[in-house]
Amino acid sequence: MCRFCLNHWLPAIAANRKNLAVKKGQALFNEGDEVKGIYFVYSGVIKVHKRWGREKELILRFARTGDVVGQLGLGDDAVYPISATAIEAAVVCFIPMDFFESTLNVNVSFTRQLLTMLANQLQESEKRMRNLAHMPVKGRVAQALLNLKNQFGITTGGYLAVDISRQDLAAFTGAAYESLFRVINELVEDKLIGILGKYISIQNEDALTKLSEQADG
Amino acid sequence: MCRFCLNHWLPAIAANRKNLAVKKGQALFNEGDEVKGIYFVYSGVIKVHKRWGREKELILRFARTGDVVGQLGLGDDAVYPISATAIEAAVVCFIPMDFFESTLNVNVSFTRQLLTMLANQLQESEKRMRNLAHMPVKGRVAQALLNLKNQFGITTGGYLAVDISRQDLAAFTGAAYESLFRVINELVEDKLIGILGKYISIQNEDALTKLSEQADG
DNA sequence: CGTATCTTTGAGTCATGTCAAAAACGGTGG
DNA sequence: CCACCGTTTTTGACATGACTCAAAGATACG
Repeated sequence: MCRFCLNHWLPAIAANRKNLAVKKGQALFNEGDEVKGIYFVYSGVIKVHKRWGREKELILRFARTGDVVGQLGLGDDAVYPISATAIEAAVVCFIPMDFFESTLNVNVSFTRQLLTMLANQLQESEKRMRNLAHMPVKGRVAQALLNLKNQFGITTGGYLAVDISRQDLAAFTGAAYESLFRVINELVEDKLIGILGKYISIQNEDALTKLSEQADG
Repeated sequence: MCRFCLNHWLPAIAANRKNLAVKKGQALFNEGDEVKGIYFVYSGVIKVHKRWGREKELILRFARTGDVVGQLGLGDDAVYPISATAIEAAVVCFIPMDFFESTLNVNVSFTRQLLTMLANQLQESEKRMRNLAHMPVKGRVAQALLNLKNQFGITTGGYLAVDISRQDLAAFTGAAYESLFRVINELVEDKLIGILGKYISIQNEDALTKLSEQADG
């Protein structure tokens, strides 16, 4: 999907890249910041999020090794519409926008891959939009957990291989902290998931999938 | 934004285009259909929407003269994740996907424009996502009305220049029909908008903008 | 140990969706 | 011009999911 940067892209930009170490909790940029460039994630996990007022946020997606952050800078606006913050210590590679842009003009297949990536992200985004509008919290949590499993995989113990706080999980499902909490409990009671401290395991993926797919039940 | 198809694109595809007349209410395609190609809208209005269960839908965006529909077919999935339906009689130009794809490979600047378009749409989508998660219905309605104004403009009488049903307006807002209805009434009482039959005029754009931007009040 | 942060629980409130029915509207055909 | 029917609008009453607030346990941490 976006791992292309590793094979395709990085060799060409060797001369122009700047590697940055990012601490957990540190921001790459915030919504409203001027667009300076685009980021490739070498290691760690970055959350891409958007705030509402002072206290609320929605996590739009996560970027991990091989993913891109800041691609929205490609739009017409010279300002990031979203924020990017590390939730695990990360190393990212920064490419100034002007260089990135000029490369797009000569590398057709790379541009084409970006296009596919954006189309995929738009699909995902619109799906989640529909879910936020119509799906109850329980289904959204199920969906969120499955997404995390798909993106990060599971440990040998069967737990989601991400170190994500409940706060962030709530922000990712688009629900209040306490709501998420109660739903997690229900899911545990129904044996769809298991918890060990802050870690979550998927016990019954089929049932979760069903929850995340269909109706109001 | 997307009017580029008129200047940029249409000459080149003259040989491969197929014009289709679409009646009001008729679908271009439905979610789940195999991706066959991409559509350019010559005239009329197409709603791009996504269903939830049997009865509910969310309208993702509208496409009018010069806009593209079906660009999500560029993603990895060979199946449309969304539906496209005319809400006003329309004429669209159909381009088979294989031809479209092959053209992308030789026309860099066009691909680049598509990229920008998708980035813009992703921004918009993520903004709406955030709003669905955190903004109350009233603010979302305000936002929806402003969007319609931006996209379709207003008549000399000051009314939104789209012929959109309340049903669709509700689906665009992501709210129940009756909820939309009550909010519209409030907005009329507060003199932010006016209504004449099914048509809506913007009376106080500043106040609407304020509503659509900020907090829970 | 004392302070801070995060988790857990309970209770209350409110916005929004649901359901049902009346009213208004718009056409159609006699 | 009017009676009829289907659709859309309008209203009211109601149910409830989800958010908020607040406080009590836990857990971490210096």
